[in-house]
Amino acid sequence: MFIYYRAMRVKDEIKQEAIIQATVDLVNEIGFVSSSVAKIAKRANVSPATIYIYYQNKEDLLVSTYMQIKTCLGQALMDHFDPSFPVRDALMNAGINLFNYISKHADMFYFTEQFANSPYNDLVDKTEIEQVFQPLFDMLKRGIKEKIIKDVPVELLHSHLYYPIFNLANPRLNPNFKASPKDIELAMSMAWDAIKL
Amino acid sequence: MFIYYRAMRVKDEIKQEAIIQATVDLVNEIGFVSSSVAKIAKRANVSPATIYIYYQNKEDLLVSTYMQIKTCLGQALMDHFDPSFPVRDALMNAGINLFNYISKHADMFYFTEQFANSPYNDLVDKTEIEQVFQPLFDMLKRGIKEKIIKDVPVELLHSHLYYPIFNLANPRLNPNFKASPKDIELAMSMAWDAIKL
Amino acid sequence: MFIYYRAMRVKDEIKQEAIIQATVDLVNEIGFVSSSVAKIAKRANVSPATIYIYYQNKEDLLVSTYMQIKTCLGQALMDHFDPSFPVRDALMNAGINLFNYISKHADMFYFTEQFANSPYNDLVDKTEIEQVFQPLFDMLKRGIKEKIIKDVPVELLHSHLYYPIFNLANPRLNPNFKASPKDIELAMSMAWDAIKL
Amino acid sequence: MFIYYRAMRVKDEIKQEAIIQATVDLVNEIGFVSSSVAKIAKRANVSPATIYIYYQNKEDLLVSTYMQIKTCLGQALMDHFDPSFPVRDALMNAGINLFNYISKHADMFYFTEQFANSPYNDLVDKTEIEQVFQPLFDMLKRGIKEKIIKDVPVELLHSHLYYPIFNLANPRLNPNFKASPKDIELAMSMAWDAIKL
DNA sequence: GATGAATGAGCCTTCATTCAT
DNA sequence: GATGAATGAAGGCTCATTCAT
Repeated sequence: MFIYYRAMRVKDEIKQEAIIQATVDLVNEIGFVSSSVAKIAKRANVSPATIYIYYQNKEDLLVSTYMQIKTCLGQALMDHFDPSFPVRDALMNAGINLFNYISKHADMFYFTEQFANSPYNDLVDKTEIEQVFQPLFDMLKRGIKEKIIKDVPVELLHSHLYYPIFNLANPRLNPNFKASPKDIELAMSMAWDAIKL
Repeated sequence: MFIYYRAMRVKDEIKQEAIIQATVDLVNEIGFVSSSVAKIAKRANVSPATIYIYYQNKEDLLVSTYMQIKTCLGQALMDHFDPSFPVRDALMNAGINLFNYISKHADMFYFTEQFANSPYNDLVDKTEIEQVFQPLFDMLKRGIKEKIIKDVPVELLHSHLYYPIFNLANPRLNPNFKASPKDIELAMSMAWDAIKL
Repeated sequence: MFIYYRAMRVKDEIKQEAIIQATVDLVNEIGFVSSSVAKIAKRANVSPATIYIYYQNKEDLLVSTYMQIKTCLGQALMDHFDPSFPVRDALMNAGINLFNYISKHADMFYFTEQFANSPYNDLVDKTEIEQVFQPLFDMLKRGIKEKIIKDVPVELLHSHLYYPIFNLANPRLNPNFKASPKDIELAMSMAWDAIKL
Repeated sequence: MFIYYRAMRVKDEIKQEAIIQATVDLVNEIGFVSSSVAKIAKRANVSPATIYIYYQNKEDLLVSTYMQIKTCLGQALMDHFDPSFPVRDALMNAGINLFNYISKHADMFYFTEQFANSPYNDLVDKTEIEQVFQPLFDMLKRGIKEKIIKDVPVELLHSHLYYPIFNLANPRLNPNFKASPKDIELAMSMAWDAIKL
């Protein structure tokens, strides 16, 4: 009996994982516009009705998938983070983490980029995601106070620190450029030049 | 010419302009996913069938609209460009132009951001657009040769130079930040720090 | 001035002829279901609106075209008809005429077959067409009275006399059979065996 | 089997039958041109989308319906067929069967006549249908060998044997003639006169 | 929990026809 | 007379979602 239930649960998780992967893959291939629930179900080898067991509706499926990926990315970004590190080292470390995550999960990252630039993005509670990054933001503020970093609105710091990497890593925006680890180190070094005082 | 007009009715430029504006507005409001041809037509005070006089199909409507905007933006960006300018001045000038265009045509810019991150982007001939920016690219190369700018792949230069501005100006990505001209000057100055040697 | 008007009329007739031919060809190629006024107009190198100068509406275009062809066929059928001929000779002559017309105007015949088996057929005044065949019907009646032809309902005579030829000549129903003049003579001879007493 | 039914809903044969009947009826009443999927669905008391569960598209619906009827007709035609029968008896038997089928299923027959003369006919695999008639064709060949039937191309035999009946039974082509069983016997007798040596 | 059948609403597109020139 | 622009209605088909099993 016990084994029976364990077998059931394992099966369920595999099914949900299949749905998420199918969603990401299909949206990457044909976009939100063409990705219907029926197509996602078929790709995941699942009945359309089954999707509605795991998610309330299509919107919930997409937003939940996005949130899950974004949370993973946030955690990956903070890997090995130590508030006692020098500011530059901590930021560089996060940049490397970001690049590594994108390299390993290109499909997931690609999905989030399309999502974040679509109206679906308006549905997510951004505070929840930003919480993960709070230690990083705090470090930036510390850098300002210590006169290491330019005293400008934080949005300017963010946009110069990590968005160039997002841009570089996005095959849609840079189809002919395949960033190497060395490129990323270069990019992070440039980003530091941008924000440092 | 006179006879020509007598013989037939002529396409109405005002009508076409209304279709383009309706497309941009609606896509900005409810996204590609929800922007049906019928809704666009209604917004433009036009019959759905009329849209198919001006465009081959929905895809053509969206792609053509994007191309038109992107071409305008490219031309605006190059305003007052002078190849004999110092590299920094030329790049800063383009940055200011970019910001001005975005400020004046926020709706158009907003549309292109969603478009560029959707699969529709895969349908456009990027070489056509990039041609407009060629003088800017040449100037970057000149800067490298003159040892003013870092000798790194051009993609790194691009992504640090203008992508932060795109990010800052995008209300979807920075809903609570309204960039002032001074912020942009700051941002461009930071971008310069990033790429300068 | 006179020449001017003649030139105009010639031009008009050519245009109308082009419309008819385009209608027949298109209906043969893609059927009634897919033959839109716009497509017919394009095939005839004419504006859709022009068709409405010559015909009241689409139905009128199709029915008129049918009537015109059927009238031609009727006249061709009666060629060299002489009521003083022996019954068999007269009927055989009509059969040959029928075959010759079909051979020369395969497209027109093909059109009428599809038309006659579609609901458009319900719109035509059959008495008008049958009038042309009246002398032939009279001859059949004469044959019955003279005890040369079986005394059965005329519909049976008709269906045995000419419908086999219609069937043989229809490439849709006999795609692999190309009737030769000799085949038709054979077929007419068989038809005569069917109706003769 | 029991588990199968528990696990899912099953296609409803009654529903499919209703769709077929609605298709036949509507096409008979208003023709292929006017018979839209929406109208057929409404007639069958079914959603338009439901039709696409049973058929791939409209074309498939029409062609499948035709094939089903034609197969039924073929089987009915061969009822009581015995290759050891005298040639004439066998052919007459088939003619009677044909007439009986048409009388009982006038709507189905009427549908096939319009279908066979439309471009939809070009989509069907005729060999599949003709297989059913093969024994009849063999018998005709036997009749030729035994010098009972005229030695002419089989197409001539076919067109004289059964096409007149098709014509007689078609209310579109003979709106004022209602064939009685006796008429059919007469017609078959005439057909025999046409093909017999 | 899981399924495939079932659906009304809506999709993109084309229709037959009319309008202004 | 002749045209291409313009249109509301309708075309075939797919959608997100629910139902019965």
